[in-house]
Amino acid sequence: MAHDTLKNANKAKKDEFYTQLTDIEKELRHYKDQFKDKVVYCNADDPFESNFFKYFASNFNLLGIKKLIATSYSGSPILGTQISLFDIQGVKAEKEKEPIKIVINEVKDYNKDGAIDISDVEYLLKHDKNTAKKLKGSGDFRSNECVEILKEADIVVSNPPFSLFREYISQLEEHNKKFLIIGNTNAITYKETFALIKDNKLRTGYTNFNVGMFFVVPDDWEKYHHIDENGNKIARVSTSCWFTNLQVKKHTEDLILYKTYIGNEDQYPKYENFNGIEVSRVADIPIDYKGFMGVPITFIDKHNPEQFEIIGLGISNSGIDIGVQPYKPEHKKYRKEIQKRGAVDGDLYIMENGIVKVPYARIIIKNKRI
DNA sequence: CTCTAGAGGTCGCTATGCCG
DNA sequence: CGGCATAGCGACCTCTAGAG
Repeated sequence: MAHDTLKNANKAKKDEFYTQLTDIEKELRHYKDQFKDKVVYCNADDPFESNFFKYFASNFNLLGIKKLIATSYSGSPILGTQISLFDIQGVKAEKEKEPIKIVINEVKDYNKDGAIDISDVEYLLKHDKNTAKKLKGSGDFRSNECVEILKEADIVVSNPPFSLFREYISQLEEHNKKFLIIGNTNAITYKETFALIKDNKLRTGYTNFNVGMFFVVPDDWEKYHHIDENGNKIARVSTSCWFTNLQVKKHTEDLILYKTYIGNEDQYPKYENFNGIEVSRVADIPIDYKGFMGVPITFIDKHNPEQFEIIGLGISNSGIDIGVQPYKPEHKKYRKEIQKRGAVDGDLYIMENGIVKVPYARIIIKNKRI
């Protein structure tokens, strides 16, 4: 038990990634109409540091949201000079880091400076002690009190710890909530996540998927990309993207295809152990191939369910049986070598110039239009 | 108009540590 | 000790602004 706690603490340390306001703005501007009259809940983060809270508090009236709720988590670290800290009435907040719940029902010109903005939210937090309240527990998204708040919410927006992504998303599914969250692009290949994408219950957001995102990390972080104008360490996480079950326009638009299979058959090797062709770049998906095609996971970012049907994943442990065969007897001798590279029996493979090649995780798709 | 450097974007792949 | 998943990394391609 004590061992478990230690392990978890160690794991949690790697989850100290704080989303930058510009990244939140870049993504959220596409969903404006979907937030009207909604109860928005930002959890698994910390209102003292959170740019999510800051974003929704600043744009409360612009988005026309009904209510904003944010809870903090006691495990969250203090990031030095980071972001705007509010002096909150009735809560020993900043230094003690007590887990709290903030509820904003409306934003008016409380400080009578002639404008309605974030300073009015600060004023509210300073002068109205009903705005922020201590939580009983740690503020963990799995705790009873946080689940009760979740029930009241319409849309959850957050950057949950990647290590808890599975648990986090299954909780949102279980409670049938709308959400817009940041996750690891590799999560596409998680069994549970993939099943949701396949059923069109989950899709990626607007922010470019391949570049990754830049997060504020603690001062003692060694692997950082640069230091910003406020002295914050910024790290690049190339495998991060937004996941949502809100509407995303690009996923209703066709991916433009221009290559043909007929005449270029040699560029599309057939898998040795599956009845389909290998398409190693999304841009090379042929316009005229009727059967199964294996494409890189980056395809998911451009997927329109009206255009393509997702059949499954080309890895053996995807949870969906698409009929991938074991190694052919004559290729068994390459097995050890392949396994060294992380592949196992049941993963797709091709032969290239007499050499066994196992592509990175592939999404198996089929064109619906032909 | 051509060339090129740098930024932007795409995607393959492997070292690492956990877990059973 | 092998299976397995991964809050990275880097090679390489593409685009574009600006110089000549």
